[in-house]
Amino acid sequence: MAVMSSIREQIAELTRGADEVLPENGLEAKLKLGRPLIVKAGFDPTAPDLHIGHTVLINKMRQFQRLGHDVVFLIGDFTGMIGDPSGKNATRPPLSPEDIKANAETYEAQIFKILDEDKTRVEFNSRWMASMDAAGLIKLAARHTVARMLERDDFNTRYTSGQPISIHEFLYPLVQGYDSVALKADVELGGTDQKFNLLVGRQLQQDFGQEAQLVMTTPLLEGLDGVQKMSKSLGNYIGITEPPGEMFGKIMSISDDLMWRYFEVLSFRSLDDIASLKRSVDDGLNPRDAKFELGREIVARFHDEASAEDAQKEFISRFQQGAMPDEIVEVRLDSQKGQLGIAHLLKGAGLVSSTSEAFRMIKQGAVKIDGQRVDDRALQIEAGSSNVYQVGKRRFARVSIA
RNA sequence: GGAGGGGUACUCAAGCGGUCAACGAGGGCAGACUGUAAAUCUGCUGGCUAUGCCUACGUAGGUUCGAAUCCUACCCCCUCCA
Repeated sequence: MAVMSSIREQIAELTRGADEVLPENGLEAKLKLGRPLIVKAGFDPTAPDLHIGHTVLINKMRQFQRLGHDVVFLIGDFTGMIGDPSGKNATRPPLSPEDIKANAETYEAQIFKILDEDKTRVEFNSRWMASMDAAGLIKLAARHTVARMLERDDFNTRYTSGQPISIHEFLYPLVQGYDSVALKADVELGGTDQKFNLLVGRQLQQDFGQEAQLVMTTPLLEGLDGVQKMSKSLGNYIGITEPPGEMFGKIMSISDDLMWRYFEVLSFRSLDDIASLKRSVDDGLNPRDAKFELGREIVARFHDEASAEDAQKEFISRFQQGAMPDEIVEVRLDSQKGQLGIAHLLKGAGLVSSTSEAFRMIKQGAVKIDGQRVDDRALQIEAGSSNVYQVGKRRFARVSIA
């Protein structure tokens, strides 16, 4: 009986926040095996900078790990040569072994903020794929049909809308599925966008005489814009290695609606706790204050409590009171004939990307020197001066002219 | 292999001989406002030695006073047929 209740508790914890579990009631059977399960999650070696959207999945891995299961962090160095075709159709340049090694190290440094380093197995799928010969690959490819491949949503969309699909892209799901065979995975975790690939793993395992893995998907987190998925390429992400101030600021920039979504999937707070916070806002609490709490929790997770406090204080003084940031980049520039035009100065300090942009910003009233708005685009700054230049609310630099 | 359609700025997408640095939408940035870098409204959104000049509409040539727009070749994508 004690075992049963423990299984029930495990199920409750493990399915919390999961998007889908396939087959639906399969988790109980897996847990009843009474041994540590091999839990696999694959990662693309081309994007080693994790963002908080990825942590939804990594948190799930952590839960399995804490319950004593064997978590495998699989780096798809071989599949990286293919590039997962989901979404974008940009062809990826092949990675060198050095790149892959460096990316893997970056990954490790990041995931071990959440996972227990001693209990995590890190694998590379080139370990078994690199030695597979062409005949082996053909055999593997023979196990799936084109029609079934085209069931995959993004293949289907691209096919019907006339976007190109290269043959090698079909290999991606097959290789990913074969990874499950090689690892004898009991469970595979992935984002909802991975569902098709994860299911191919089930099929291949059965073809190879193994018991099919359980598939568990986690929701894809919406990015800062609240509409598109969080992704590095869209620039709507919060990287987990970002400095506290950045991280906090980005969280503060999300819409009030999105804030509740983030609470739901990123916060370690209980759902009851979040519901009561929401009631407080309905009763008049400033949503900004609720967002402060979310920001502090996230920053503290990837940095520490003190940084989180500082980030909030900095935010308040800077945006609520219009103060300048504590730390301002220092830049020294050379003058031309004893002075320097404002546009060149701003460009030289990296505050704008071109002199044309500088003129535009001045025209829009976005440029300030020591808090004084600049409206003369021909303004010349004398050599020997040192002032704080500002473009918009966020870009600052102290520039001295030599 | 044959026939047809298409490649335009960060993205999508107009333009089809001059008024095009290129309509519109999205995104981004800025200003105002605010409860926050939310929402909303307004403006901007190629570069420069800056009231002018230079570079840009798949690539390379050509026609023309003048080309994103017409012609030729090439590259790439898609559809149908084989």
